Amino acid sequence: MRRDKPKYKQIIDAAVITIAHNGYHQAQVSKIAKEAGVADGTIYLYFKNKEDILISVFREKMAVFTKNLQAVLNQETDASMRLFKMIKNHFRVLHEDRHLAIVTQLELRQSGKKLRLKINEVLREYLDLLDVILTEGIEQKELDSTLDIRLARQMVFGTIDETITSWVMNDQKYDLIELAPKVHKLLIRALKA
Amino acid sequence: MRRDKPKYKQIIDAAVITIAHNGYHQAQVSKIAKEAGVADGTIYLYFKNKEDILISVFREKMAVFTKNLQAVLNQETDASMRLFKMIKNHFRVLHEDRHLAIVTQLELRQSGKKLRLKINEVLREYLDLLDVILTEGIEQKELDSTLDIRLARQMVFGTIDETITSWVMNDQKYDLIELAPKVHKLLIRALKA
Amino acid sequence: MRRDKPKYKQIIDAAVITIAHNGYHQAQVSKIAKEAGVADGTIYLYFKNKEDILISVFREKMAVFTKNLQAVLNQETDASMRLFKMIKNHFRVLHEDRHLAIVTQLELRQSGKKLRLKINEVLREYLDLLDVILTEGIEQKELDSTLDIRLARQMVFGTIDETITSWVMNDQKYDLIELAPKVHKLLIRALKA
Amino acid sequence: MRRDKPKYKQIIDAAVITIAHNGYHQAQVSKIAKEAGVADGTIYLYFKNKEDILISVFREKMAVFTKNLQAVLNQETDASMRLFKMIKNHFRVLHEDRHLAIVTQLELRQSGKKLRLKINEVLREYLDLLDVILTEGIEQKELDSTLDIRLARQMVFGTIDETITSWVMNDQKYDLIELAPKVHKLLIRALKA
DNA sequence: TATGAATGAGCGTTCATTCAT
DNA sequence: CATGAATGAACGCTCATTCAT
Repeated sequence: MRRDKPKYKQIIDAAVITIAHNGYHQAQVSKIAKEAGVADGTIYLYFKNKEDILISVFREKMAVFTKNLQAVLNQETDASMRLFKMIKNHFRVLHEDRHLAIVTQLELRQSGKKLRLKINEVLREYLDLLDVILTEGIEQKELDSTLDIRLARQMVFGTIDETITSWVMNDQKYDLIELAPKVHKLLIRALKA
Repeated sequence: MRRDKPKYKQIIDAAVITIAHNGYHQAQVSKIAKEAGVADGTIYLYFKNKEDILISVFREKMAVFTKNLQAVLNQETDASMRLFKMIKNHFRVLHEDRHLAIVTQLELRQSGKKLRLKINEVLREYLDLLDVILTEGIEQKELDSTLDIRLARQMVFGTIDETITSWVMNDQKYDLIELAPKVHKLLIRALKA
Repeated sequence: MRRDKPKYKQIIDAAVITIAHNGYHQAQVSKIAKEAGVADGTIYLYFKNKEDILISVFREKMAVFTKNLQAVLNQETDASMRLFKMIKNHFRVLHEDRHLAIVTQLELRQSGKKLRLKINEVLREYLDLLDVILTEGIEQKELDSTLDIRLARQMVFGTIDETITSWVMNDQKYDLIELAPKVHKLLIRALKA
Repeated sequence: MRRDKPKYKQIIDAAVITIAHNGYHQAQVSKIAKEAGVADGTIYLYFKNKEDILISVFREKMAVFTKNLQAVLNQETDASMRLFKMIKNHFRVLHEDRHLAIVTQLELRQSGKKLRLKINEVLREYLDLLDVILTEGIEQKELDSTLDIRLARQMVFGTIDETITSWVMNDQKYDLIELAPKVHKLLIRALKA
């Protein structure tokens, strides 16, 4: 509802900050509203309910990952390079928005099953692009033709996700982006033909 | 507090069943008590609070993984075989206790940050054994000497975890144990010297 | 405030329809505005507040009853006939406007005490005419001279009201107007000299 | 749920007092709890929800009317006397509990349609006894054989109800019980053979 | 006159924990 | 050891009303 108006993004950003600072279960609608500088009721002019705020946070932010990755696919044809840029992009976006990193890696996972299923739907689009990298990599004989696509996808995403979560849990005290080449090297060894 | 008495385990098992059936947020203390066949107040003779039940569930069950993995380390010296048996053990235990799989992969992750940090402490012991596999594998020139142990550990654990979570989210409809050799092959390609 | 302008009646009618369709507690100002084809704010150019809309609905519609009854008093002098025409008029108006019947008999009664007192003030005018019928009937020795006017009025109005409410609660599935002679007969037996 | 425990009646009585003092819409659960001298949560050990409190108030209190009327039917066989005692009983109970009178005649009628339908179910039992008075009165040739039972019932109940409501609206400043003989005389004239 | 986006006060209900028995 | 009745803090959402345009 009215996703183009400035207040929509204002509230989304306020939600990220509020959740990062207070934790998922302590991010009351009234706190988000105050952070956004609007009245409680105004939230409901832009979002159906609290769950809708959270899924929207994820959708809006995930769109950045997906858009970037799509651009990578358009520019690069080499599977190894595509994978490298995917990892780097993923790391960079979260490295640059530490609040968002906390929210996606720790807080949003505390949501109920219903919200989690919706989050997975949003994630699907991103993972589909990863599948494209893998499938085309195999076609081009760059990646191992005996790969099980689903397993390979789970390894790539699981590794990236676990790496970032560890980084967040260690209070983001080391440089995440620097890890990209090593993570890439590790994964590509498992995948290459 | 009295962890040896039969009611302690009774309540732990009741918690797993209750959470698996009702979900984390619908697993009230009173439901767990009823499932365990005790009064609500009795719970508090054996556990400090609700969080203590959940962390105990994780600790008790994780002990099985760790104990099995320790046995593997005692029997095998070959890093590849150790890794294979670790994966297989992990898959098998959760394949055989579908309730537990739901609880560890989906429900327990909805807990607050505080509980999650405690869960990570428990997990540490298991991951330390994984580090032993990797370190000794490198010493024996079986694994790549340039490996970053932490990253390698995150890849192995992240891949296993993601694989199991996908399986649970797909309603456990395919055979998880059968995936072990493929997951192992994928990981060992990334790790081997 | 500007009761002659067309929008005033537009809003009144919209209120009746909205309340009849959605019930008193679901008849929000915004719904009434939409039904009337005006903006929410416009309502407040014609009515002081929501309560004012509702009391106006009652006043406007009650005026029809009172006007009709006044006409009856002018035409008829016979108490029994006056009473008969009063009952018939009351039944007929509500029989012909089923929305209005629902609103006056069921929905408007859910309003707070304050509004109910105001409604009673409006009703007074109608009941005063009923008192005229009774008083003049007694003077003309047509009605029982020992009648307690207030009680007699309460019986007449209570019976009419209860009859209509029952009809509405039974989904208006029988013919209300047909009941008029029987109701009249019953009442006149109690009142006649 | 546990309707026999003393707290059940405590809460019922507290609800009557709270509603009478504050009005239906200002009778919050927390106020009722405070009046009853229990914690808010305790209410929900005895009632499913707020609506359940209100319908229980009506059910418990209506039971008194019905029980008394049943006793009258057992003792008297004369229709006129039965009717007189019914009116007197009805008047007396509400005259002696002014809070209850306010609640039943004014406040409880503000409830939503759903609650009103449930209240009507409870009322049905009482009205069925009234039907017995009328039917047996006709069989015994004491009442007019051409009576339409439904209309007669509506007249009797409508008159009683309207009389009491007027009395409550006039701040209960005259003696209600004294009106019983006159109301009875009026009604019996309409009904007698 | 007319609009409609923004406001913000208000409340029923749940559930982890306690403690008298 | 065991019970379970009682507690009470905490929060998402609605909607009548306003006011800048």
